[in-house]
Amino acid sequence: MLKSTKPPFPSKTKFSLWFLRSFNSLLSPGSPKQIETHPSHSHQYNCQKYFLFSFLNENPTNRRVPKQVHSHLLTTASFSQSVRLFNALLRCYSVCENPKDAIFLYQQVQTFYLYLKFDSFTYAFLIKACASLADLALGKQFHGVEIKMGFESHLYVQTVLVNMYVESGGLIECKKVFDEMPEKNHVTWNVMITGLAKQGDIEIARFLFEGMPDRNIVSWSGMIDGYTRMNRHREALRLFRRMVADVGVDPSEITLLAILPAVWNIGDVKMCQLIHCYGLKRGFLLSDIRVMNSLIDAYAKCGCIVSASRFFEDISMTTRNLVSWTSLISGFAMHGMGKEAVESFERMEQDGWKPNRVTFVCVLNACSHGCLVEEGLNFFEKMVNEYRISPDIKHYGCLVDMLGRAGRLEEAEQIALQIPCEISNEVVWRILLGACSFYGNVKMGERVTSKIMETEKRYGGDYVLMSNILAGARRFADAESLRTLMEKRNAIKVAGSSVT
DNA sequence: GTAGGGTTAG
Repeated sequence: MLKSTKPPFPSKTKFSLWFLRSFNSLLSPGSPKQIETHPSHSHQYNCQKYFLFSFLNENPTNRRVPKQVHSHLLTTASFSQSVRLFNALLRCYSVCENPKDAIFLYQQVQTFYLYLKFDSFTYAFLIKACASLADLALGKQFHGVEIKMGFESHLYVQTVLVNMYVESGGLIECKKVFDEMPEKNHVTWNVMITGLAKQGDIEIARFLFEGMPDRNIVSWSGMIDGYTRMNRHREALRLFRRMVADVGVDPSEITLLAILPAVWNIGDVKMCQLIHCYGLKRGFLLSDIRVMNSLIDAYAKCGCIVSASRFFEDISMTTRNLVSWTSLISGFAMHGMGKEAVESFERMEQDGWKPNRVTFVCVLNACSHGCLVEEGLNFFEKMVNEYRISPDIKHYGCLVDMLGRAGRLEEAEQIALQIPCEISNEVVWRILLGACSFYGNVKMGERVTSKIMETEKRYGGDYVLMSNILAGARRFADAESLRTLMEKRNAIKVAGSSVT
């Protein structure tokens, strides 16, 4: 008899699927009843449980792992023996790409294992799955069940419930649960604040933020992120300065990710450099590829493509990922550097990266801004035939823009007409209208304008462009009447402005 | 166990 019940598996060991299969075959002859009743099997059973537990916890996002464990538990009828293992599996499903599996698992186990007693963890993970699904109706059902099971005042269950309601848009319910919680902690407050900020209820979020007992870095970052999402960049920067200078809170990597869009929207290169230095000092630039990628993007959007590209080259080959390459290509695209973008794309492929749909939007955009029409058409063809990516509206937009800029208006119009109507929008026609304006094509301009007006009548820019086309063709009366129509329809054209 | 996350046509 073995004295120790502690299984001989180190917790941090990585287990392969192959190993699990071997383990399964090792254990499968014994039914769970046998395992339980035979003392000689108890150590083996504990090992198995421990192994499955580590396997789930160490591969939380691997799609095959929970399925494998799930089928193992079903075939050996092991669910009845451990609610902890069941919860671990439920947690895995709730964070995986199909959280519906968590609900299916619950239903399955509820039907066949009536004696399994669910605990607070079970309901927390189920409600989390509803939040990921943004399924308010389902979430409400579990709210009812959870109350019935006596978790109405449970801090963790209620916190995850607040999160579910705020993320699924149930603002009234979310406020009710939050207000009625007998005990709240910083996570509860942050769930509420970051959730409201994400939903655009920034004023209420700010009110809670100012009134909360102790703000931590998550609260600050959530508020800053809320302001940048709402395009209130100066307020985001004000809050960031208050956090750093007045309160003395150290930004985290997430704070940097939240503040960088505000920095490049304002075009503050100095601030960009400051954040770069801070990231180096704190070690975020070594540890978090997301911060590095966001910095490549921010430098490029602040107009410093040289800094962006230099920064990219400084990232080691092993650290760079597809997003780093895509950010670089996107930077070259917005600077009209088509050749460099194409070269980067080729280097990326040589390094073994498989471009995704975003990469193709960026490289097509680069071809369009760099007047590389043939290359662009080749990329489009490559995307569809080699990488089997079905083009979305942005890819078509780039194509229309590319042909339009090159003066190949008829071809551009043909592409625009061929776009499946389920995905087509007025933006693609607006791009073509810009090209018609540049090349003074009145007839196509009129055709395109009427296409746009089918769906969007209140975008002032369209009237301005078309009236400019008409004026260019000396049809001043028509141009004038279009301007009058624009005013009558209350269409607004915001005047452009520059940061410098 | 519960909270914040990078690249995308005009």
